[in-house]
Amino acid sequence: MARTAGSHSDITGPKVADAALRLFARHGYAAVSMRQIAAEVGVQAGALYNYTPDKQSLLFDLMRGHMDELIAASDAQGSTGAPRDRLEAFVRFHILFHLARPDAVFISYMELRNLTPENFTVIEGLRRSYEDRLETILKAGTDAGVFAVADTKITTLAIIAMLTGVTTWYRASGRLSSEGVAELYWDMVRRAVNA
Amino acid sequence: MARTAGSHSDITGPKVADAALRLFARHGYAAVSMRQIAAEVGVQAGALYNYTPDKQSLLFDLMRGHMDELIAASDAQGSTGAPRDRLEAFVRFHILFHLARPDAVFISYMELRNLTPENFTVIEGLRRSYEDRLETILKAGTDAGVFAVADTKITTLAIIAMLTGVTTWYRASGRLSSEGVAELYWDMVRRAVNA
DNA sequence: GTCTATAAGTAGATAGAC
DNA sequence: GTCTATCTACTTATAGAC
Repeated sequence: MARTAGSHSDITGPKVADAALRLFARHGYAAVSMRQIAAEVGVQAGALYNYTPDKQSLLFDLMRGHMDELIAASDAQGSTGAPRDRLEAFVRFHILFHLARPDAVFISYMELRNLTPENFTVIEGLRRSYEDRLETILKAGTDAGVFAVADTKITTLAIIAMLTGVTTWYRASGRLSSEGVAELYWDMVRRAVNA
Repeated sequence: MARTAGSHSDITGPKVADAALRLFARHGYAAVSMRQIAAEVGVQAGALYNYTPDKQSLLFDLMRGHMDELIAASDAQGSTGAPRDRLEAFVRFHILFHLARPDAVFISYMELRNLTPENFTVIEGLRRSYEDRLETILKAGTDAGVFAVADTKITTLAIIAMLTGVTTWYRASGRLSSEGVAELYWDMVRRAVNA
């Protein structure tokens, strides 16, 4: 199916999302103008509106896409074994997934304030759904007596905050591999929850 | 010493900083205008420039003030006993200090991108100085054989990320007191590092 | 699908009256 | 010290030519 001359929607579309992701992560949503995004893509500002109805949708689509991908990948790798094995799989998955997408992670944690109330509700729901997967593991292990966790909800939030924190300091060029980092964090989590 | 009629610098100055702190925390530095801050204070936009040379200084002064206060308070409470006692004191201090200043904490972690390079360097130095206090404790405990920590630098960052995370979900109206939260987190940290 | 041009509004910061 | 008024530049988003 030949396309109209000058039509580049299948190329420009992803480039717009990529440019927005990179610029939002670097400078923050509010500090980035549509003109900056357009310049990064290599088009004029008006052309962006062929790919997004407005700037807000650009942010929301990036965040929803990231959360959908996170949940789908988490469920795809989900071990069904003992709580301790499921926890280990969760910790390693969370770190590797987040280290591979530093920009999307940064945006998803930093730009919640810049979502409209309706969009915020959607993203919050997805985030909570992801957290529930970890809490379910902690509850199962506590019920089985292999974990000693005083408060599964707070332990869930504490572990996720600790794990996600890797994205603030990790550099691929540093002395540790992603797997090495995951190993260190799994050791800490394991000891913190073991009965 | 009578002041000139209409002079309110000793009242307006702190109100400007308070308004900027609250608005920056709520909406983000880039999304807040000088006119919004002025409206919150109850003056016109031009009057703000009696208290700050520009918007950037407003942000930097808030962040530097927060970091200075954090370091001073940390040193003031610093236990000099055994590593385990010093770690417990650090954990409890960090949580109570941060839960008492949610807006300043939020700004200091979220608005680093909006600092000029020179200002960023200053804040980063203060942050690292604070982190060093925790790493020193972990090293002392590891050398003494009471902690088993594979990598003191990464463990330092992991613990701080976990502890600071409380500010994202804690509500004073919730079921837990600040002290109760500190207790739960200290339990996790203790088990994660104990030999 | 992309361009140029533009509408309509807001930004940070300053000048000068009071 | 605060006000009003203003400068210059930039903002998101749209209209219409090609």
